[in-house]
Amino acid sequence: MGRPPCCDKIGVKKGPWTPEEDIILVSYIQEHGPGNWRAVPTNTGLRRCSKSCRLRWTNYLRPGIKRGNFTEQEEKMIIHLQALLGNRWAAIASYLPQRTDNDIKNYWNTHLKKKLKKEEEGQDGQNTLSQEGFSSNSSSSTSSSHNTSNKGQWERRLQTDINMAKQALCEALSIDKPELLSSPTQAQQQQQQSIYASSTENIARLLESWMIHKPISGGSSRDSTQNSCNDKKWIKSPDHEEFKSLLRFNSNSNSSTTTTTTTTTTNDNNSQVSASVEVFQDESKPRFVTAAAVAEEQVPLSLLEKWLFEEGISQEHVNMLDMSLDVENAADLF
DNA sequence: AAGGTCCTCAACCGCAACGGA
DNA sequence: ATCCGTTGCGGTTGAGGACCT
Repeated sequence: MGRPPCCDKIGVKKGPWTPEEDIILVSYIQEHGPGNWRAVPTNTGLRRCSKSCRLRWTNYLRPGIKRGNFTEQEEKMIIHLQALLGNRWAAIASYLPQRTDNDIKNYWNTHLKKKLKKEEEGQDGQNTLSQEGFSSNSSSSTSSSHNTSNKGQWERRLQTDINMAKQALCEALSIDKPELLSSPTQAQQQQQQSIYASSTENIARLLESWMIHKPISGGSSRDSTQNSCNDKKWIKSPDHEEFKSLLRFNSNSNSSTTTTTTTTTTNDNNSQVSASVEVFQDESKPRFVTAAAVAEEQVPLSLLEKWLFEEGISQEHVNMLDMSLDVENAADLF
């Protein structure tokens, strides 16, 4: 019945990875680059299936992954993105390049879901419009998949996009726009304004420190919370163009952190952010296309970034309209 | 201190999409 | 157009640590 699990073969190891296995995998990828996962177990001698190798790399070993606690900004971003995109963790993760989809998914399921539920209960029936919108989105993947379980995945995603765009439009048009979340304080708004600046700074900082601390040989102790970059001997030349561009951004972003309050400057900065993040994603998620990227392939992040910035400022309904309308197919279907 | 329960998150599974033949 | 191998994604599981009694 059905396809046999890919890891059912005799001799294929399952369960947690050992540091030795990590080192072998990282060394191999360092030499050959990620990809051709089928060949990885054969060529490395790892008794793991190709899928397991790929997962281990993408979720844990690849450089640039930030582990540990989620910041408040990240949290807010995830909440916003989840409301906008539903449970499309990969799409959400594409806006948080340091975080893996798995991490985000776990964080959502273990923390944010409960937190939001609490907040919802706390609101106790107030803001019903907002709640409806949010709760429907929180379970959008579930509910939409229930409703359209026979449709193809792309159809469901399109449906989700349409719903998201509709909701965004409704909210944008609502003068007394209820906050999706509890009303942000001024400080929170300021924090939101600098989401991208700070996150990209962190990326660059992380990479810098990673390069500075890059280990000469494979680490021996396994610390599951931070071994991805620092304990491994994954070594990529600091001269690599990708890192150069990220570090370039870092120097640029110093000014951007203080100039993210106007639309014009944010757009400029966004293009920088987009470029950097795109470069980053090229390595980590080469095939992925975000929902925003589908809507506007040339500048994958700017619209959502714009929305997030402006959401933080709690004004500029027109831009919400822009965003909704730029979700091409969805707008056509209204 | 010991046992039970809860929580977290790395890893697995299965399905869908992609891309080449 | 179809097949088939590979990759990506989202849901789920379970080991192990944290916390509680």
